[in-house]
Amino acid sequence: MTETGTKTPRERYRDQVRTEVKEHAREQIATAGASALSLNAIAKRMGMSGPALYRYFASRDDLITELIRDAYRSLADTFRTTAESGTDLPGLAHALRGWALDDPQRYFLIYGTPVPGYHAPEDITGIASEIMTILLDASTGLPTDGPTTPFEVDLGAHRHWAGDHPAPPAALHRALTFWTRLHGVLSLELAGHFTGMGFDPAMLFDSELAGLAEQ
Amino acid sequence: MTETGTKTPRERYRDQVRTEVKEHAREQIATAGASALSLNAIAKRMGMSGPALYRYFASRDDLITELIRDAYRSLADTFRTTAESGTDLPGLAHALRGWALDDPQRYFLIYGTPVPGYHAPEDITGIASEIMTILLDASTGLPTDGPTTPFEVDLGAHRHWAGDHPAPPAALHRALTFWTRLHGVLSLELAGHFTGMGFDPAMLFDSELAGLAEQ
DNA sequence: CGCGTTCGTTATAAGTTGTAACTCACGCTA
DNA sequence: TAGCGTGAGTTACAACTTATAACGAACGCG
Repeated sequence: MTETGTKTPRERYRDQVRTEVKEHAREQIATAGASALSLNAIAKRMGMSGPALYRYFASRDDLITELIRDAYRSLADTFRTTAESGTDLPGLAHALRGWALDDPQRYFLIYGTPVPGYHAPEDITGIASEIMTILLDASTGLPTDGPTTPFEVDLGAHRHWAGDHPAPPAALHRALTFWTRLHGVLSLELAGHFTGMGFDPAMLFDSELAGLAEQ
Repeated sequence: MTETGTKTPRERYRDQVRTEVKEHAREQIATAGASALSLNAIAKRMGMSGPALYRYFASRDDLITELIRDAYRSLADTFRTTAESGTDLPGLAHALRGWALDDPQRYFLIYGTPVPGYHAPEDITGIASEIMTILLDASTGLPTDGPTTPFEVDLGAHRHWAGDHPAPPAALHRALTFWTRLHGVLSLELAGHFTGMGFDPAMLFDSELAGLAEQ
């Protein structure tokens, strides 16, 4: 952060415009979904012509990729600060839910419907593994009950996806189920599949979290 | 199938073209995602001009809604036939996974990223509750262990979402977690979030299924 | 102060969805 | 069987979209 002074006025202006474009893009995505994102509409709202935005983003997909990167970055940051403040696995879970509810479409930018051909850039997968590492750190050290399953043996053998994290196989398994179960409740809630069902999604979330703790 | 004779030739032709359009649409969606679906491209592949398709579908969204309806119908059918053949909850789970893997984009048509403004037509929510009823039927009658949680009391009180299904509160809870947990694993697998992780998604799925049984 | 980089513009190409108006042919009915 | 109406497919068009190209102007660095 000490190098901000080295930026030229043009660079600062450029960054400012880029963030403003992304703000409008986020607003537009929250309103009508990512597929309805229009560079032209953003340009008009910013008071300039359509093609001008191509000075700042190579293409529409490039802008969306940037938003996906920001989403990952944002999730990794909230995870990291939450973990650094000494909170445990349930704390991480509630941080996740709060983050997701804060901007559902941002959540779906990461965990939503994949575009068949699309492959995320290398640095994005790096952030994803950063998130996984934080989750693994929090999963380690808890008491493990029950015998080690064949699946956990398999997990212990192939842990390169965890950055070769030195967690016991049960912890790897716990982190994985933490991820899948909370995503299961959360994504259905955010997608509106529980609307009109009368029960409180937060209670179902906490119920799953409780089941996660005693396993 | 015995009532096909009551249709006029024009109706039969119309139905044939409609299904052919939907086949091309499904193929296009599987290749490049739902957002890349183009009526023009479909028309050209079928050897006719773009606007001709508007005789068969009122709009692009109308076609997509039709595909969503078909997806729900297809899932309800496989669920129903699976349940009718006497299979239990695990059988239902494997039927679900097989159905999802058979056409991932069809799964995401139902459970993928929601479009903010969109509301599914009434009949589609009807099919959704049909699916839920089958799941509730299969969830009823299993032994319930552990005390009834406050959440389950709440579920028992607001069961109109289940079509007032006469299942014990624990069964309502079981059906809900069946849904959320399997969706959690399945959606992450289908979205490719497990690729390159080295473990077998089927084992994680079965592990979750096992945890579901002993709860 | 000048010069080069960068920004924003308009023009244009090639797409898209969707409407309007016009043929034409199919098939029901008289 | 003859005719007529309905529905299918066409082209033309409007209003969008993404994206490129070429031009002018302004900004800021040396």
